[in-house]
Amino acid sequence: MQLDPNHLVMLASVVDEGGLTPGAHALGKSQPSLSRTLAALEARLGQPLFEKGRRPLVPTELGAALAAQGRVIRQASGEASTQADLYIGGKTGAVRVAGTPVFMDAVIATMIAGFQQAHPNVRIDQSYGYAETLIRDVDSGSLDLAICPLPPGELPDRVAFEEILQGRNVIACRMGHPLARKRALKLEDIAHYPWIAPPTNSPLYQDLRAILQEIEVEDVKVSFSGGSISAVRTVLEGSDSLTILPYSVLFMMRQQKALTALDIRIHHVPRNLGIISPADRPERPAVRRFHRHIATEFKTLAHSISHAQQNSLWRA
Amino acid sequence: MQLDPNHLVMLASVVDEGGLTPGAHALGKSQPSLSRTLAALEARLGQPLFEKGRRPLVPTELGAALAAQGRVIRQASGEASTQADLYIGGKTGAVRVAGTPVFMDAVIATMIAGFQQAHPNVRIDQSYGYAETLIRDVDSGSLDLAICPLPPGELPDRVAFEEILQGRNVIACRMGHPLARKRALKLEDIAHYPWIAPPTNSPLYQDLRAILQEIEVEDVKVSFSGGSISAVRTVLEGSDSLTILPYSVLFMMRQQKALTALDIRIHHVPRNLGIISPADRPERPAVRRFHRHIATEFKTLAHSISHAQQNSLWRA
DNA sequence: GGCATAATATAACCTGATGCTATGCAATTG
DNA sequence: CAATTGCATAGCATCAGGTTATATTATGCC
Repeated sequence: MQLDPNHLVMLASVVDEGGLTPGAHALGKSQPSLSRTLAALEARLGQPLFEKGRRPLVPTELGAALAAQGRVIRQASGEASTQADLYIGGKTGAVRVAGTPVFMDAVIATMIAGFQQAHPNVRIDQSYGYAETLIRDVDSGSLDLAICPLPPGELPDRVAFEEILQGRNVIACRMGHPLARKRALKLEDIAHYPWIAPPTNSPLYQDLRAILQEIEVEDVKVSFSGGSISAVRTVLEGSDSLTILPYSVLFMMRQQKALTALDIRIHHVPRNLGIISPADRPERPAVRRFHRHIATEFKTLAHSISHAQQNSLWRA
Repeated sequence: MQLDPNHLVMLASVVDEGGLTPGAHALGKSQPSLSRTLAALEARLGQPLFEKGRRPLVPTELGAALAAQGRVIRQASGEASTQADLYIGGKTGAVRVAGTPVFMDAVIATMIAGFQQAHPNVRIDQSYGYAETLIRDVDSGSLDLAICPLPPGELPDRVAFEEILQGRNVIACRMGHPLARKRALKLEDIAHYPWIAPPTNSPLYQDLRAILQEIEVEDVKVSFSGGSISAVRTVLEGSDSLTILPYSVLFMMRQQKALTALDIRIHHVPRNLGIISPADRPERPAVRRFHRHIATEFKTLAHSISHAQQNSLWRA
């Protein structure tokens, strides 16, 4: 005997509310509707669901048994409803985000932490990658968002690119570095210190090569290479090495007072940090929420940076 | 967002079967039906349930989450279906049956055991009572069936009474009783033995009084009274007491070879054992099954009794 | 690449379930 | 016994959801 889940829910409502009228009210339907439907159900079953001729309506054994299943269905249905509402509201779901390692670890991780605070049930699946693969993965749909620097001219086809921060690199060293307090450094001042090189496939590495070429340092000593920002920072703090870092990354670490930037102008990097997202496909609610969060956080960050620069607390 | 349980079941079916066509087949519906319904659901949600433009159909996060609830609903619905089938088939449910203590314990209990064997999920709620209250309780609906002896003429109003066994009482004693092997007993033979009396409110007690009056025994010694059949039997077995018992009760105990009947004619009891059931109200399936079981068992019993008598294995 | 194949989406139609209001009828209560 | 409350029934309207036929779209193979 095939039974309609809706009928079972109606039955459960009537049993639980203690009558057709309150039961109908609880379901937002009319009393005759329930009466007819349950009468039809009784006819189908060939068995009464309620004791006949009694007026606080009392369910039969069968009625009680079926009502129990109706409750399960009502519960599951309600669960589905709230799940859907949460999902649509972006309170649940997964976000697959990737970016260049240094930015992800030094900048985005903090923003993710803030997002998790407000949306603990959104799962963030983070991974690392560089521009080419990021664009491909966003385009193919295996990635929801990507954060990476791109040359201003080279706006990628088929995906959207939203600039969020001007690219600017600085030469970083530990706070107590011999060069840290010197003003208007010369090229020869930095020539003698060892360098920490980013992974060779990273854009930063290209920037480093460009800078070294610019300051005409040929035989650079590379003391460490290939590490994450965490490893780089640890090595920087414990030595007199220099490295190249995005200014924003250094800015995010300003609270720790461990690293600083050298007072030397280096060539402007023709690269702007931005968010890559699918151009055609609409974002899932959780992705949209996360996207917005990242975007506003970066706006705040950009504002902080320019504010800090105006106050000369930090030098260019 | 209110969701229709049926839609969730459809979704679950499509997800589990791996496509609209097999999903529709599993539900016994057509493919366009599912397609349209799920498309409408997606429109309501504003979110896709399946990844677009992929074929093997793969559910989205939301689709998978809702399908999980759909599975719960399908499960509960199926559970309700089998529950209903079992109930209608009389394989489940409760039977409220009562009867006079001696018959219930000595005769009906055995039949209940046999019934439980075949219907382990039917709950038997047994109680004790005598004719008046039994009839009242069956009529009021607080009892499904009652088994008790009634005088042939006094067919009760408003309830059905189905005769199942001719009433006939005998005087019972232990197998090795001094009178057990004697033939054609006289009244004076039994006058000296103590008696076990049934509860004073039982019909058997009236029968006992009638018999004693018949055989003109006035100053009867009652050595024990008010006990259940089990207690009576124990006392009978351990003494030379006599008592009055329905022949069928004694017959049911014949295997144990503990008790026997005296070879003495006593007045025929104007009382037939029968099943009392509601006249108007239809019986619930489990009750109907139990009723039939009892009835056929009694037919068998009646047959056995007459067969045994013909073979003279037992004397009248 | 393009065709063959298989599965899904759409169209058009129709039936029946289910919503409503109005009202009759039965059970409970004072 | 009358009043009240609540369930059952009737009649009507609507639309969700079933069908078949057909267009459209992925996918796999040559």
